[in-house]
Amino acid sequence: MANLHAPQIALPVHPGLIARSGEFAQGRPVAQPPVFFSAGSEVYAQGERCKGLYRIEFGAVRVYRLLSDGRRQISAFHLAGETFGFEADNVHHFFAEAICATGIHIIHASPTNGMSGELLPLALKSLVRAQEHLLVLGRQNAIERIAAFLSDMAERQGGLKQVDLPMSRADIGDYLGLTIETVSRVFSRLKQKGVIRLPSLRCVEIAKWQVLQDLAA
Amino acid sequence: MANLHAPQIALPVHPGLIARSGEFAQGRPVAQPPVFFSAGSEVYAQGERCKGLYRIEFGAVRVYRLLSDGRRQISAFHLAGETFGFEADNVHHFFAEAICATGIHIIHASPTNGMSGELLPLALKSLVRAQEHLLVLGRQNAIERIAAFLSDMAERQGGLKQVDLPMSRADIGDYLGLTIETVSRVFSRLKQKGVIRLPSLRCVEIAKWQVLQDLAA
DNA sequence: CGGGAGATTGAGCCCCGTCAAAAACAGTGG
DNA sequence: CCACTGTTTTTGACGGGGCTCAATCTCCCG
Repeated sequence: MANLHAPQIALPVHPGLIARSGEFAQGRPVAQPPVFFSAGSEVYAQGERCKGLYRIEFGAVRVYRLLSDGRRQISAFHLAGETFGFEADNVHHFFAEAICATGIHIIHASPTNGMSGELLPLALKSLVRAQEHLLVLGRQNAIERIAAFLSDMAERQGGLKQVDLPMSRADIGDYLGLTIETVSRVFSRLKQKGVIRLPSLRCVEIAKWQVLQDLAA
Repeated sequence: MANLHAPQIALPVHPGLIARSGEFAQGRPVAQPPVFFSAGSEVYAQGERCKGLYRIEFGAVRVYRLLSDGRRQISAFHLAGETFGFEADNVHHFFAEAICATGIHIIHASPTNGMSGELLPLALKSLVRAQEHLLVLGRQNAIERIAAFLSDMAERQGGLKQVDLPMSRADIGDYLGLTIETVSRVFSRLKQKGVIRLPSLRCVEIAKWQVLQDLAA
């Protein structure tokens, strides 16, 4: 029997695919019951055939790609309520992993169901997001990248001052094209300047909104 | 009367919107006649309302965004045969300019015409492209970026050894997140290593395919 | 209390950006 | 055809931001 109290770390092979009996399917009609993924478990892999789209009920997901020597680029984080998994030719070009304990609706899209009309706007939203992230990676320095990241995360969590970061510093680095050390140093500098506070490792409190916005340019 | 022999430079305000009487509308039925854009002229601007999609008949286009201090990030180049102009909320979030003399079909998409079925695959192709470019900007060094760029351009031009680059070094730099000087230096290094030859400024001949591929990683 | 992963901090170095000058190129007009 | 001019590209010298390597610190959990 599968261990429901699995350690919250990345596992080598497809873990965490423990379907539950629809207990998260509240609020809207969906084609499939939600699936639970433990922290670090794989949602899909590069090269895998697409099964449909993924809507996050709770938790968070990282979508990334690897270079042959192990360098990793996270192309997006996805939070509760967001939909991801768009691909061009029915084959995944990226990996997707749960960052923390995460519940996901797998939507088996097909020409026959009513989803197709809603697909394009969602895909376009992903496109604009990716294109805006290109600007960050191509033309902004370390402080600006972190500032942009924090602003974005805060906005996506409702604009509250308290932002929680489900991902590790390594994840943030691989998202922003920085090393873990640089991420840490910039956090320290922002803290020291009084722009942010760090109640805990995975929680940021934004003290000076305007300064952060200006930094994000 | 508009000057058809306008200088091939960037102009301050909306030039080049000289509609021709359908002389390029060969091969496929389109909703509108093609439009001619001179080098450097604006196809659309950030903040402008979307008029539809754009299919390039000949020439090339750069799509970019600016930071307040003038830093520029080109998110994509588009060549003949390609379709661009996807946006999330009917408003352009980017600028688009013709790189050289360019003919474009403006496709006024609407729910009523037959386009909507072909839209999603095209949008998804743009999405995958952008996401793969994130990996380049986030995790690859200067040589790898140039190698990836040249491989991509070569592939999109049919895999021939002779690749022509309609864009300037500055454009390449702003696409790859490098300075114009670094772009030039890397070109020189690749030439000196015998990986490429430069018959002219805007034309590259790839001498050692395998080496280039390996560099692009 | 002890062990281990993640995070922080420091020292040194290197790639690439900045500044500057020279060279190559493209137009223009004589 | 060539001289003249402005733009683009190349090349060089130098400095700095961020990466690398390494040590220390902080949380968690057992």
